[in-house]
Amino acid sequence: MKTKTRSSAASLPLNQILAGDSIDVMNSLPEGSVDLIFADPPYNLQLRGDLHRPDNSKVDAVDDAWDQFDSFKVYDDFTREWLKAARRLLKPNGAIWAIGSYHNVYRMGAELQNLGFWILNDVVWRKSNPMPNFRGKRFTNAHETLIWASKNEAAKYTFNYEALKSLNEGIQMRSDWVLPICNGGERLKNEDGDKAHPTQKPESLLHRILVGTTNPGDVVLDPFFGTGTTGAVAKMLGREFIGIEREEKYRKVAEKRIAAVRKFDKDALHVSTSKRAEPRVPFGQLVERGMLRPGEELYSMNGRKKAKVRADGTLVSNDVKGSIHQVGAHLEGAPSCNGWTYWTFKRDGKNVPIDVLRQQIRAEMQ
Amino acid sequence: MKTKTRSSAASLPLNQILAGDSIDVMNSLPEGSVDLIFADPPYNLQLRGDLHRPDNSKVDAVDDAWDQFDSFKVYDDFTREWLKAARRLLKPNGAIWAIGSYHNVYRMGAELQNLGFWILNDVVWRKSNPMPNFRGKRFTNAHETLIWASKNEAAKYTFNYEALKSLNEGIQMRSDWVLPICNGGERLKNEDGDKAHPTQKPESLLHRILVGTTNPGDVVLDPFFGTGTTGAVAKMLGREFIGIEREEKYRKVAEKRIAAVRKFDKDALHVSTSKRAEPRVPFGQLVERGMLRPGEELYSMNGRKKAKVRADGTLVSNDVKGSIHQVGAHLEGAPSCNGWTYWTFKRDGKNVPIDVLRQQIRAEMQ
DNA sequence: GACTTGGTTGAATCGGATG
DNA sequence: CCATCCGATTCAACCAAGT
Repeated sequence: MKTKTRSSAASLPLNQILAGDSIDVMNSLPEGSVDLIFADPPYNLQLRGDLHRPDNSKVDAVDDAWDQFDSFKVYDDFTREWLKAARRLLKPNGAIWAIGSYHNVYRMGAELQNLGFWILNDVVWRKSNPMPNFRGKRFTNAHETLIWASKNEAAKYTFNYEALKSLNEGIQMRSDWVLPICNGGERLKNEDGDKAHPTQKPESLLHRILVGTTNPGDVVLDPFFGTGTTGAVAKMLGREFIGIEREEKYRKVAEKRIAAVRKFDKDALHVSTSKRAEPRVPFGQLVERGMLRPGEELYSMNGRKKAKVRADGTLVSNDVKGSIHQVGAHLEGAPSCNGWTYWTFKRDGKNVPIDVLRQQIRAEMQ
Repeated sequence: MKTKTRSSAASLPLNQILAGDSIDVMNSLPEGSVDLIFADPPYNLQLRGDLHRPDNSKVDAVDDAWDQFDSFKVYDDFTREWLKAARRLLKPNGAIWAIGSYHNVYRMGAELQNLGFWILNDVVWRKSNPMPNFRGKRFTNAHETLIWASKNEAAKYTFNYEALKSLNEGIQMRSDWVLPICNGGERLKNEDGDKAHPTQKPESLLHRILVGTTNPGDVVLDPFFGTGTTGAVAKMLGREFIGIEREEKYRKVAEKRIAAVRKFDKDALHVSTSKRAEPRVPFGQLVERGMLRPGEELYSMNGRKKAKVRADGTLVSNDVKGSIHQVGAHLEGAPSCNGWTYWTFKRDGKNVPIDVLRQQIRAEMQ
C-alpha cells in the first residue's frame, strides 16, 4: 500500500500549484493516482445586478467573469467534464468532496450520481455567522452543502470514525457541521484591503474533511484551488496536495500563504483508531497461553448463560459447540454476537470480560 | 384576489383526499388554481440488506413497494412528470416545497430548475433526534433537505417575513431549522402498534412552512399525502387543502386524523405582517396633512446633508430634485436609498426620523 | 407523586478478511 | 467469483414499570 502510493506519487507534481484549466490539467495527470479530491467549483450565482445593504454599502458579491454561465446547459456540461476528469484521477478507493449552494449543488449532485460516484453523505455546513437577508424576502441563506462520494459503490473509502467522534466530544459526528465563515485574520486580503478571493473557505472545514477522510501521506487534489485553503490545511496535516488554479493572482496569494504554513508535529497527526484497525487475536491463543484453562466456565454478561472452554479454543454449551461468537449468538437467538464482549470469566469472585485478556495480548505485541 | 380565489375554489375539491395516482389526479384538476404545493415524494432509497443495531435488534426500514425504482432514468421520469403537473396547477404567484434526502434531492432539484421553477432557498431540516449510524461507517444522517421554489422567476411569492421572525424570537429565520422527528403521541400507529406510515413528517415542519409561505384561505395541495400531516396542519391554520394519496390504508388514517383536528381561533391565525404588507404612505401625505411644511428643511441621519421640502412632496437640494429616495441616493452617491430612514426633521431641537410621521399615519388608518 | 431504570425506535443507499 | 466466519457498532426521546 505504502509502496504503491510512493511509486505513483513519484510521477505526480506533489505540493505544487499547477497553472491552467482544471479539466485540461487533470486530464494530463496519471490515472488512479489521487486519494481524495476537494472541489469548490464556481457557483453559477444568478444575482441580478448589484446587491446593496440597507445602509447602501455595496455587497462585494461574486460577480467575476469566471462565475457567469449563460445557461444550465453550459454549466452542466462544465460540471460533467470536470467530474469525469476528477473520477479518472481517483484511486479505486478514492473519494470526492464537492461543495455548493442551491444555485449549483442540485446539478452537481445529479451529474455526480450519473457518472457512477456513490454518495456517502451530504453534509450541511451551517454557518454560525452568515450574511443576513437584507431585503427580508427570503430565509437567511445560512448554509452550504457538501457532497461526499466514493468513486463507486464498491470502494472502500477512508473514514476515521473514532477521530471524528473525538472531535465531537465523544458523540459520533453528524451530517450537519456548525462552523464560522472565513473572516478575521484568516481571511486573505490584497494590498488594497479587499478580500483576495470572493469565496475563501475556512480552514476548519478542510481540517475536518482531511482528518476525517484521509490518512497522513495521502494525495489530495483541489481542481479549483483559489487561495489554497486545501493546500494549507493539507500541509499542516501531513497530507500531500496538488492544486490547480487558472488565475495567476490567486496562485500567487496561495503560494505565499502555503509557504508560511508549518506542518504539525508527527505525534499530533496520530488520530484515534477504531478497534477494527488493531491486530486480530484468535480466542484460542488465550487457551494456549494458559490465560483460560480448558474446562473453565464462561458466563454471559447478564449471568444467565454459561459455556465451557475446550482445548481447541471452542466453547460448548449443552449441545451447542463452536466459536465464542457462534455459541453466544445461538444462546441469545441473535443473528450475530461479539463473543469478546459477551463472555466473562470468574477471577477472585468477580466476573471479568474476556476482552481484557485480548487487550493484554495486544499490549505485549507492541 | 379574494374573488378570484373563491371562484376557482368553487371548482376545486377542497379539504378532501383524492384517491389515485398523483400525476393523473393533478392533471385532472384546473390549471392555475393552487397557492402552494408541499410534496414529500418517494426518496428512492436503495437499501441492500438488513441493518441491525448494536443490540442486535433489527431496524424497521423503508422497504415499501412505492419507494422502489429500477433506475435513475425511471426515477427522473417520474420526478419530471409530477413536477410538471404540479407546476401547471400553481397560480402565477404560487410556490412549491419539496423535501428529500441525498438519495433523490439532487435529481429533484435539477428537474425543478429545468422546468422553470425558481429556487428561493433550500432549507435544511436538522433533526434533533436522528437515527445514529450503527456501523460507524458514515456521518449520522441527521438532516433532510427542503427546496422552496416559486413557479418562475417573476412570481410574487408569499413570504411572511415578520411572522417567521417572531417564530424565531425576533431574529430573522435562517435556512436551517432544528426540529425533532415525528414520534411519541404525534406518531400515528396501526391497531397492531406498528407505525401507520414509515415516513410521517412532524407537524412542526408543516406549521412553519404554512405560516411562513401561505395566508389564511390559501389552497395547499399535497400530491403525496400519506397520513395527512399537510391536511391536518392546514386545517388548524385555516388554510384549504387538497390531498392526493394512492393507498387506501393511508387515506383512511388521514381522514380520521383530520376529522379530529380543531381549527385555531381566527385571532391566533393573525400573524405579524411585514412592513412591506403595511399600507403604503406617500411622502406627500405628510405635507398635505401639515406634518411637514413646504420649505421646511430635512437633514440626513448623520447631519451632513440637507434638503428642502416642496409642496408636491418632492425634495430639493442644490440642483437636485426628486423623491425622498432619489435625492438621498444622489447625495450619497448610492444607487438606492430608503428616504424614510435617511431623512430627519427638527422638532424641539431634536432630529426626528420622518418615518415616525409615517407610523403616525398608519396608526390612524387602523 | 417524583424519580430511576430499562426497553424501544427513527427515510439507512451502514464490513472485511479469509479461503 | 462466492461462501464462511469474525466481530465491530448507537443518540435522543419517549414510555412503561419499578423504587
